[in-house]
Amino acid sequence: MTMKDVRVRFAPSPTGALHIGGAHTALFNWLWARHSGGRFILRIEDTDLERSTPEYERTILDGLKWMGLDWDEGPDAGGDWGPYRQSERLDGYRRRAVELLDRGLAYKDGDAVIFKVPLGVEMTLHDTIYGDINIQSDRASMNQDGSVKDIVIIKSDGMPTYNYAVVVDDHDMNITCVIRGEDHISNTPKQMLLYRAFGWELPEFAHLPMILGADKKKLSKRHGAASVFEFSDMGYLPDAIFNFLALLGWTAGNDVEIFDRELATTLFDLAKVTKKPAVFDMDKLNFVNQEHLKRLGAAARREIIEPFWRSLGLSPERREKKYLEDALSLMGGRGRTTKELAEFSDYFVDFGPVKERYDASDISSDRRLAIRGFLGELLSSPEWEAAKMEELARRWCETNKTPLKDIAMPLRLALTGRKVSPGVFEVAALLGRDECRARLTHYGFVG
RNA sequence: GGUCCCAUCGUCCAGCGGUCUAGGACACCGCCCUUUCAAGGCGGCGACACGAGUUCGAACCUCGUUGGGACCGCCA
Repeated sequence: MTMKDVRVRFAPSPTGALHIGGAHTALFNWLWARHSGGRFILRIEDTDLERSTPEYERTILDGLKWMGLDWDEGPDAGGDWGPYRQSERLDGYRRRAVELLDRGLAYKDGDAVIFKVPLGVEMTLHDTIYGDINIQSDRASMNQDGSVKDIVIIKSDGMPTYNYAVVVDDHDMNITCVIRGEDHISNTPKQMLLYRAFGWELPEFAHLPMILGADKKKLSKRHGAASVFEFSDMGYLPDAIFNFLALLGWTAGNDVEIFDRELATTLFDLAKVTKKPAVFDMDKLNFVNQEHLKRLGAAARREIIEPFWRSLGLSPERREKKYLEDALSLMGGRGRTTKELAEFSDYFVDFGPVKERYDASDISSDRRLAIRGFLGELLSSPEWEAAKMEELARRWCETNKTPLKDIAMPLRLALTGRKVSPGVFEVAALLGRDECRARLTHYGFVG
């Protein structure tokens, strides 16, 4: 016997950019498809003529690609169960509506078609994540006062409603497993009634826990960054967003928290997804991002940081690639985001930002004199190498009864304009003798 | 208001009746390294919401209470 091939789908409506909640849903669908060797289908639910736009569809597709989520069937990819835009599947919805009308299960109200909710039907939603949920058809669709409300399936404008279109499409597209946000649990009974009316087999349902803002309310634009591209702009890596989002409602187990797509794919299990809504925690995201940043190879790191240097007004292309890569390696694990890493390392790219933030006015003339003595020696030292420079510095400090700190800090400030940096001598070594001389001369520390 | 869902450190997860004086991670705090920390090392603080059952035994099962959330559109 062969298991039915898994077919899952992500069905966004193109009424806005892909944001965190949607990205989370898409991610879990993708993980399940890839884990089980099934297919990941992208369907565009553009039945809201007012709000849907091709531009939004584009940004959603781009957002998914940015996250590294590829789909096997979709509006641009094609597939055997197309078309993949609901606006292009209107015939199916209408034909089915007529069928319901003919069978007396629905009635017309003007141009709209309304499905008559049957009374007294006991149903059980077998949810892979939430378990069994029992509902009575009388409560599947209600007015505010609790009275039964029939379900509109075709709107007056001829377009299908959400609850109707999903059912028809999930059936027609042979979707085997519906994975979506928990906010859809209350819609499911209505949909089950429709499946029942058509005599169709139910797909597997798996509702994902909501993602909440720090205030524990459903995440929305008012919580700050909404679109995945905003996270990209802030300096978050797609791999980190992927990793972090996967951690919301699921664990890889064995204390594994940092992983790539491949590991997540092999370890993923729908049945192990949590029920509890998860708060989107920026601190944790920062940590995950930093870990991914650390794991990047030198060249990849440079390529990712370069645009951020440019947006700081710097010109990394004027530097050797090798030099920039060495600089970033020197930075070690510093910086939680690519943006921070770029800012923290700006002095390697250009002297400009250093001059902007440091003017050496904190150095008294006495100190300056002492510093000049040391730096003169340093600049003329035969070997321009970190360890040798440090050795020289230590010896000089010993003979001059000066704490190393008193010369290391001014040097750091003059070279980087910052109080924090990798080891100064390593920084100096990488910057090069000429560059160091130029910077120190600017501050009147030598010459 | 109605329907449904959820409930372990501040946050994300582990825990599936005994191995729990509840484990990890983030954050926070402290210490160490050191020329600096935004890097690295070490440690600390910190939770089973409450109340009844069931059971020899409950974080784990049941019920209730409380708290939180989602949904109640010819939006999706």
